[in-house]
Amino acid sequence: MTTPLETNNNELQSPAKNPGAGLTLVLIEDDAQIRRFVRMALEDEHWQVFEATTVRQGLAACASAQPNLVIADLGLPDGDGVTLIRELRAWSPVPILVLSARTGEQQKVEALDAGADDYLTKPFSVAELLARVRAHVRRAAKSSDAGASAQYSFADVVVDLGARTVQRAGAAVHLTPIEYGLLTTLITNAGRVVTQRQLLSEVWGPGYVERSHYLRIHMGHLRHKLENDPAQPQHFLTEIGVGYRFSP
Amino acid sequence: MTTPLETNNNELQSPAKNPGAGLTLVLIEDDAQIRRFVRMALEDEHWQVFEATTVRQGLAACASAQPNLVIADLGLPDGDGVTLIRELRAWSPVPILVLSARTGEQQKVEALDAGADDYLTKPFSVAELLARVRAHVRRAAKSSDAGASAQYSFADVVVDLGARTVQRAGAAVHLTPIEYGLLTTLITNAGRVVTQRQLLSEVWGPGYVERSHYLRIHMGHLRHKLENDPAQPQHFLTEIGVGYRFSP
DNA sequence: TCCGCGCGTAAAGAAAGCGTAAAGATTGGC
DNA sequence: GCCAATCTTTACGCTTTCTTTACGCGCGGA
Repeated sequence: MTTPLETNNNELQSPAKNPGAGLTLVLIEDDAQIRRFVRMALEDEHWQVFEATTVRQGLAACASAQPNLVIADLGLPDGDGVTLIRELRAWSPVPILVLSARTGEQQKVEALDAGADDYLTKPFSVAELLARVRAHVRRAAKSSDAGASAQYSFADVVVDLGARTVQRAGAAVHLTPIEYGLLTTLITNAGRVVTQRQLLSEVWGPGYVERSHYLRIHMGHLRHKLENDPAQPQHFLTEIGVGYRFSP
Repeated sequence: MTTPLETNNNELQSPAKNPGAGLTLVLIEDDAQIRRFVRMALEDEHWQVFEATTVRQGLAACASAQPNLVIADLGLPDGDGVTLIRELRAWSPVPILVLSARTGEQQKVEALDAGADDYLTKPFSVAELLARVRAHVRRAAKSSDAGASAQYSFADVVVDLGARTVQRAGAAVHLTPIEYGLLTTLITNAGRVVTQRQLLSEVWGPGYVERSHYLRIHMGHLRHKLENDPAQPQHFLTEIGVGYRFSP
């Protein structure tokens, strides 16, 4: 957002009271126990927490939720954590706090230089985690960024993930929430196949993984808005029986 | 691997080159050995380092040197480190990195909540310290370029953020506090979508993020005061299901 | 060849979201 | 205590969006 960091007006914010109130956070962690633990602690401070268990899920969640902070484990099943940081940094200035079981200093330096803002080694104290989260939010609130965010473009289409806008041939294109969700999920996984279940779970929610007919309809709408020849798509490709793939 | 996203205008993107070039730093530490060690490492990265061994010296050095970063030990001879942080925070937003021999989480939480940005426990790795310093500088550089002019105008409307006044076609327009809050939040995020939660949290307060019907009513009032045809707004645009966006 | 499966499209019906008006409730000034 | 300004609540009609339903096409296997 970004990203939409909290802007000024700090005089009426009492940070000790509700540090996370109104703010959203993406928690990327594959260990269910830690996830539950951290989530509960954060919700106590009134954060709205979105969870993800893989790098891909995490990036997609960040694109759609536009969080105010990201907490990411480095040891995820589907990829290197440093890659996650780099990809996220390519389009979002959101503060990133890294959790990791690895204590090696090389690992820490690498993550911080890749763009992370903080690094906490497991096992960690929840109180310390919360204090560090508060510190980052406090600083982010001050900077009140609102600078131009990076854009992702293909063909004659420009997608601004920070501003949540889409242009085609210079003209603004209006996308519904579902269409935009599909778009961001696909382009944050550019080149890879995203399964139907994954798309449905990401855009509609975990309870909709069986409704694959939704995808046919809304992918059709998305193609009509962004493809030159929707009947023969060049970028939003169907992988029959599996899912869809975005090709730049 | 996947997304060739364009990274935007961050000129000092390469952290390996000269991270501290042209920047000054105040190091407050009473242990001569650590002081020497840290100083040498920082000077290798081209920081200009000012040293201090007491709270009083430290505060004086910060006042005169106006550093870009402060590294402070908590166990100083002439006073509590947390007090140092508080006093410094009273007049400076400079990033503060705390060094401490105390590992207790209570100590950490206290320092962070007092205004510190980071906390490193002795003994620490110099490489990690430098990486954390780079991370803070990187973030500080991003937020500092957000210089906003106190006046903003669009169409026949002039908004003076400093004086908190709004004119339209030369005539003063009276806005209620809520209307003015919506206006400033939207124009400081001009061009980007501001989510409903964000607007509610910013203008009403963190506890109101669910009351989206407030937005419909007061955005309507704002449009009546500032739009030519409030029924077909040109600047205060609705993003259905998401939020609102100001377009200049 | 015929059938079933998966996909794409169209159009309807249902639901959600938005804008407006007007009536209470609250606040602060006099 | 009263008044005026402001905010909150409630209600209703309208638009947008999502879901449902139906049908056509291409392809591979029996």
